[in-house]
Amino acid sequence: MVVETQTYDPSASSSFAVTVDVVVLTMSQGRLHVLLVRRGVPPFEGMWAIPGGFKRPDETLDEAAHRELLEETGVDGASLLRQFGAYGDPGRDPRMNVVTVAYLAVLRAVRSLAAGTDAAEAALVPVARALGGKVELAFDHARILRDAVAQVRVDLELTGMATAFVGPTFTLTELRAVFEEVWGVRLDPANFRRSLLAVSGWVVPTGRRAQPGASGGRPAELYRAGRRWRHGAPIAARGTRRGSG
Amino acid sequence: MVVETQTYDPSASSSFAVTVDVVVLTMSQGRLHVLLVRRGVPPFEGMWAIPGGFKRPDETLDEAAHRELLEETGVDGASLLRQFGAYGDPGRDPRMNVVTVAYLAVLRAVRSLAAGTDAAEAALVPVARALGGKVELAFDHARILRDAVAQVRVDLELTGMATAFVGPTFTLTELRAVFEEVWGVRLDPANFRRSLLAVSGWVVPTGRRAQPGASGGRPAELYRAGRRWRHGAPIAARGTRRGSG
DNA sequence: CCAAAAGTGTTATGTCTACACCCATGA
DNA sequence: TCATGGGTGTAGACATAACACTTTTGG
Repeated sequence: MVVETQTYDPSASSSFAVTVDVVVLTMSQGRLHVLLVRRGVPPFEGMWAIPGGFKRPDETLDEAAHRELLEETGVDGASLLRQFGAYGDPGRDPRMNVVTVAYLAVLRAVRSLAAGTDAAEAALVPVARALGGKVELAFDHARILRDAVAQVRVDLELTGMATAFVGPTFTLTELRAVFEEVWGVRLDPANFRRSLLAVSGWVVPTGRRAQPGASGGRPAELYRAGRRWRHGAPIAARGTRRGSG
Repeated sequence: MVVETQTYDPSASSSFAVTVDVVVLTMSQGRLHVLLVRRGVPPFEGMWAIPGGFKRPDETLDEAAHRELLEETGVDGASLLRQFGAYGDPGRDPRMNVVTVAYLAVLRAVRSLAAGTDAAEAALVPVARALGGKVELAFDHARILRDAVAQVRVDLELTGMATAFVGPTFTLTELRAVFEEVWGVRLDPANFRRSLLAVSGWVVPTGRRAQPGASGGRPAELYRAGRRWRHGAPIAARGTRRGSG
C-alpha cells in the first residue's frame, strides 16, 4: 500500500484553468427555463452554452459564482446559489485543460432578464427543449444541465428551494405549480395546502389576497417564505407521476 | 447587463493546481471511521490530512479519484465513489492556487488497511474524534470532512449507500448498525426488518446463516445487496433521535 | 434451564389520498 | 346565476411505532 502524503510538489502538478458555470433556472409561463448564452467565438461558435467565467485566485468559488450571476442577470445578494458538481474530463475544452465548478441559481422570472438583453446573445430556453436534442449545447453543457435539473428535483424535496422560484409573496397555487413542473407530477391542491400548513414555519400568511384571474375565482391568500426553508421537507416526492415531465 | 460569452482567453485566466481528495469512510467497532494520513512535509507538517493527489490532464476527475483510492487503500473497481464538493478558497494552500474536488468513498472495514500500514503515516480515526476538535486537520480538511459526513447522512436515505459499509453478505443487524451510527438514531429491529423486506429488491436472502456470537442467540440470516440500491429509500430518516451521535 | 439475539404478530396511532363539498369572485 | 378557482371536511387506505411473543442458539 502506497501512502502518498499530499506534497503539492509543483513538478508533479499540471496547471488547469478553473471556471465557474452557473445554471440559472426560472419558471416562465409555467415551464422550467434555463438561461443560455450564444457563443460568439470558436470553439462551438454559434452554439448555446451555460454562462460562466474564470475563477480568480483572490475569490472563493462561491464568490466567483455570485459574481458571474450578477454579471449575467444583474441579480445580487442572497439569491439561492448552490454548488452541485465539478467537471474536468480531458478534452472537454479543445484548447486547454479546464476544470469547471457548476452552480445552480434559482430565480423568480426576471423580465429584465429576457427584455434587457439582445435575444441573439442570451435567452431563456425551456429546459425540455434544451435537453430534448433540439438545441445543441457547447462543451459538456448538456450533461451539466441534466445534472442541474436532477439536483433541483432532489433539493425541492430536501430544502426550501421552491420559494426561490416565486416572488417574495405568492399563492399556494403558484408554489404548487413549481413542484408539479419540476417533478412532473400532479398534486392535489387540498392536500398540498395541508402539507405546507401542517408544520408551522414553512409558509407564513401575509393577510393579503391575490387578484383573481380574468375568469374569476376566489382570491387566493398570499404567503411569504417562512424561517425554516432549510433543512427538512414540506412535502414528499412520492406523488402520482404525470404523463410527461 | 453584461453578457459574457465563455471565451477561455488565456490572458483572462489564472492557472490552478487541481487535486482530488478522497474521504474514505468505514465502520470499525461499530463506529464511523475516516482514513487519514499524517503529513511528512510542510505546510501542516505532522498534522493529519485527507488523502489525495493531483489530477492529471489525461484522466477524468472520477478516474483520478479511483486512482487515489487504489493507491491509498489497494481497493479497486466498483467501490462506491461519489463526488460531493469542490473547494477553492484563496489561501487554502499557502503555497499556490489549489482547487480540490472532494470524493466520498465508502468501504467495508478492510483489515489490511490499518494492518498493512505504518501507523505513524496512515490511520483509521473515529469521525467523532476527527471532528471533535481533538485532532487538528491540515488545510480546510475539517470542513471537507464535515461536508462528507453530511453527504453520507443524506445518501444513506436517498441511495443504497448503506450496503457499501458491510461485506458482500451481511445480517440485517449489521446493516441496521450502519444506519444507527450514521444517523445517530436507535431503530427498532423488528420494524427495520420489515422496512427492508417490504419492498423486494433491497436485500436478497442467501439462505445461509451467520454464526451467533459467543453469548449465544439465534443465528441471523445472511443477505446480499439487491439490484435496486439506487435510487429510492429503503427506510426514512425520521427515526427517533438518540442522545448522541 | 437461562440468557441472548433473531424473527413474527398485533395493535394503536399517524399520515396520505381521493374526492365531495363550501366559499368568494368576475362576467 | 353561472363558471372558475380557492379552501375545508372526511373516510378509507396505507405506513409507522411500540412492544409482546416465539424461535434458536451458547453456556
